[in-house]
Amino acid sequence: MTGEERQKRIEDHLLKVEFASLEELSELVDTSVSTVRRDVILLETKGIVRRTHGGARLVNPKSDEFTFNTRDTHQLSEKELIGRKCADLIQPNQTLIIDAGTTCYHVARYLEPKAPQVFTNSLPVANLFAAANKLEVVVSGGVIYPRLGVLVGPLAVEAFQKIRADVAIMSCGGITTDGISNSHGLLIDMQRAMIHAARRVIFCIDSSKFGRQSISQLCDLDAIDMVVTDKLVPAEIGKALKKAEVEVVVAAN
Amino acid sequence: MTGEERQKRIEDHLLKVEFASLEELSELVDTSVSTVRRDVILLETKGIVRRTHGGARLVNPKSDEFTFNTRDTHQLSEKELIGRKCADLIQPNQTLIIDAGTTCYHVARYLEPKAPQVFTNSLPVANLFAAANKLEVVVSGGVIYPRLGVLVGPLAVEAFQKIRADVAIMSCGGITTDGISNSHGLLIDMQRAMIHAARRVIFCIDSSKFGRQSISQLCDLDAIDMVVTDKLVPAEIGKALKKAEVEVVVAAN
DNA sequence: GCGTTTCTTGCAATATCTTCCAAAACCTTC
DNA sequence: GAAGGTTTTGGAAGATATTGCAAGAAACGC
Repeated sequence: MTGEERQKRIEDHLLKVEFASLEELSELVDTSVSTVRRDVILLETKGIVRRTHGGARLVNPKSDEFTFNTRDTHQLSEKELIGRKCADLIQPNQTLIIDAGTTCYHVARYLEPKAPQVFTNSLPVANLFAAANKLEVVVSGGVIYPRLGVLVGPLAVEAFQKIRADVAIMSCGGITTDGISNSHGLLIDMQRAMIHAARRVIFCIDSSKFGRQSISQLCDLDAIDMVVTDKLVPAEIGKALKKAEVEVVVAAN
Repeated sequence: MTGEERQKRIEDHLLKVEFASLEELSELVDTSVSTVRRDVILLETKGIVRRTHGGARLVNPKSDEFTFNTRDTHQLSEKELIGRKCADLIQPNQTLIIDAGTTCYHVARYLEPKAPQVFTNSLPVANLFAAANKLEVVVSGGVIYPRLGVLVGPLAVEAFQKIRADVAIMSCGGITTDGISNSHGLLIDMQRAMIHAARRVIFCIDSSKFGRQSISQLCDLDAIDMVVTDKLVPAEIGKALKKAEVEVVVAAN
């Protein structure tokens, strides 16, 4: 087997599994670990994989391109539930604003069949739709906020000030009776512009956010129209939401 | 069996299997390895196969510059060479505009250590930098042009009209004595805005683009400052570039 | 911290490539 | 059909590239 053939097979394997140990790969192509290591170094210079201790990972995995690693596994199934439920609430042909954040990302994953027009400031969401050319996806400009893959800053805010949409699908760092908050000032300006640009504002909030207060205040409960969550809302917050005429949807299995 | 017959059979075989070792091929056509090697060299000069250590691989003609797939291996090593060379030409702390396209993507890959400020309309480039929080990356807004992962449209053009950068690193579909052209009208407006926003314009053009005329004319040779490529430029184009005072850099091993 | 795993580096063994040459096949010309 | 020249072929020698291994360095997990 020639070197290229081996590298091709390694690449193909990684396309399937996204990550593999060198040992595993050396067995796959029936050669020493040294050689596999060299192959992987070569594939790295080509930008196809990224080397890690003990293995190699595909640079551009097909599907979930972005790993919000720290929070990714956290509350995963809840977020998926919320995502599916929220996507159900969207009418076909509505124009959407989709916020960054893992929960919103999961909404986006279930939206594809509905073929709406989508406006987003989230790189992961943009990547999700980049391959499918069925629907029009507009990306706000902005500076990349690295950990989250969000576009922030004046360019992003301006972009949202220029448009109008039927629905904004948002996420946040916390919700209390005082309103909704998020973890970084840079996000706040943009989220306000998003809320302002949408006729209807839906917040996707997993239950771990209830009663939590993040550092920057985003808006009062009055400003929003619906909350999609995975568990019953605590009584106090529920009362405040009712008073603010916010509809609450609980996604259940 | 004549030489041509043999080469035809080698070609046919490679169409099926994509790779083959010389040994394998020599058995197939029942001749010495030396002869097969010569055949493969000939097929390489015709651009049908690519030689590798120990074998031959079919070249895959189905890609053009802007079909974006980082795993695409068409002209890969050339693009890598260009990418590295072009990245070398960038001074630390220069602000950059990076165009979409595979060649520019490879430039971006070698830029990371330089930590400049980067402005791009390419989703793949944005993704590349999204994880590394060393440098500031600004993404132009715009509609995702699906196949390519480029952001296009008014939002993108406006974003580039607002900024100024030291260098623009660009790619294109073709270059002739008449100037530079590209394959999609949507790209043209944006690329013009990019060129206008940069003090210095560098085009990364692999040798397969020489003499090729894409559908939309982008600009005259006067408008650009430097061409980075992988082979010596054909005489006629070279003369035109000299007349337009364009510096030509050839990336070699 | 400390033991373990993995990585890097240098090296020798092996495989392949290049370059050359002589033999064979083929073509031209008479 | 034979002589003389050209092209193609197979192979050999030295150059180059690849491979697997081992020792020390670095990174990781506990």
